[in-house]
Amino acid sequence: MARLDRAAVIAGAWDFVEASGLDALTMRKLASSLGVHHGTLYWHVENKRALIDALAEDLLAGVADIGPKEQGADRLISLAGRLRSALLSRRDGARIVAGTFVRQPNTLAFGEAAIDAARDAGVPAEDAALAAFTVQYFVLGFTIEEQSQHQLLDSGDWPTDTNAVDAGRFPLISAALDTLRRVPREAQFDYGVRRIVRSLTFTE
Amino acid sequence: MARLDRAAVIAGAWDFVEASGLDALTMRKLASSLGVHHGTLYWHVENKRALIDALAEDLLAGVADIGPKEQGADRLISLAGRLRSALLSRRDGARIVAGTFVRQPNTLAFGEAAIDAARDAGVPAEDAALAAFTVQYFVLGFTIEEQSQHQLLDSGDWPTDTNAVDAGRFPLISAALDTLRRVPREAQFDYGVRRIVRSLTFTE
DNA sequence: ACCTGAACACCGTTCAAGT
DNA sequence: ACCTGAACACCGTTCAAGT
Repeated sequence: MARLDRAAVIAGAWDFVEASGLDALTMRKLASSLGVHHGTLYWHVENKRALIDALAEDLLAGVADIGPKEQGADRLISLAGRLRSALLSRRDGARIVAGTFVRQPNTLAFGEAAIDAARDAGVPAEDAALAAFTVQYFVLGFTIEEQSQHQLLDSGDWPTDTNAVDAGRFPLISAALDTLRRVPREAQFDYGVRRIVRSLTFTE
Repeated sequence: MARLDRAAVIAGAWDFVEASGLDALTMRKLASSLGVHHGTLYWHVENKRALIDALAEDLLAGVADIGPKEQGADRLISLAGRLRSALLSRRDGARIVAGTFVRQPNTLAFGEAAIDAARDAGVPAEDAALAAFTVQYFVLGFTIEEQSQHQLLDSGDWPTDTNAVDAGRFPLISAALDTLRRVPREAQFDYGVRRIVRSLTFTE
């Protein structure tokens, strides 16, 4: 067995998360899946928090690297789509990224690119960060919900009655959930992002 | 010592979170703070997840109960402000609410009120849920960040260098962080919510 | 430089038995 | 109905000692 290094630990962590989910990820179980004593992991990674932060950074690699061909509002829309794709590319990706409160390069690069795109789309400089923030939280919120519903459906843990909101007391939510089930996620997301970006960049 | 009931467990959990934070909350430590064996808690509450869900529900009590005097976009803005106030009223309130993936009455009532307000503000019925969703995630994201910065500042764990984003590589983020430090949180939030709501409810 | 063994100080949850 | 004792099956992290 090849000697372990930090990259191998991260790769192993992804395999583990893909197979068993973020909640099951444990330093001890990860170590054993890598064929190594669990104490060993601490040679390569500071602690569990740092490992998950590293997963988030890994997931966001390249997301901000967008060509100069897209301009204005389209660039912000594009960034939002790239972020969602990256989050969806791994199980629990959205939760992994949302949980990290860090200032790591790829995370910062995304923020920087989003603010830049907002400015390019005509948002006044002092509001650009707010616009970028709004888009980012929409993507994270949307995708967290999306991924957790995937899991619930996969696990069969959501038979209908958990989902069945009392339509008498909450008619609007019931209707919204119905729409959510009918319309493809992709279309919902596109529509939502477009509407948010357009409205944020609307100059009066 | 009075006999324990579910309400006392929840009250004790709030006291504990207020004193030590959500991350320190443990069934065992909570039990001992209540002067009771930790097995006892499971008589009053199903498990730890259910306890935290109950905290979230508790926090959201009454947030949706808004008088009929506010109409249209103002009602949605009001709801957003009420949500933020509720989240801020308890330590780690935003994280507690964001972590719950549940369909409990107060949570649903807030969603219902927000969708209703969006419709009242002129958002077409089929987009109202999206608008409500966007506002809700803005408030949660904003307040999570706000509260975690409180803690970092309180703990003195953020001396300047962790916060000091490389201004050369990320000039826009650096500038945004600077603004964030200068402008009062309240004003930022109000401004942000107003802008989002106004743009979402803007009819072309 | 990298890994093991062993320990420390914890967890959440269950459940017979008590009152 | 409510609580204790005791157990089960885990955790993350550290660190001397090995190679």
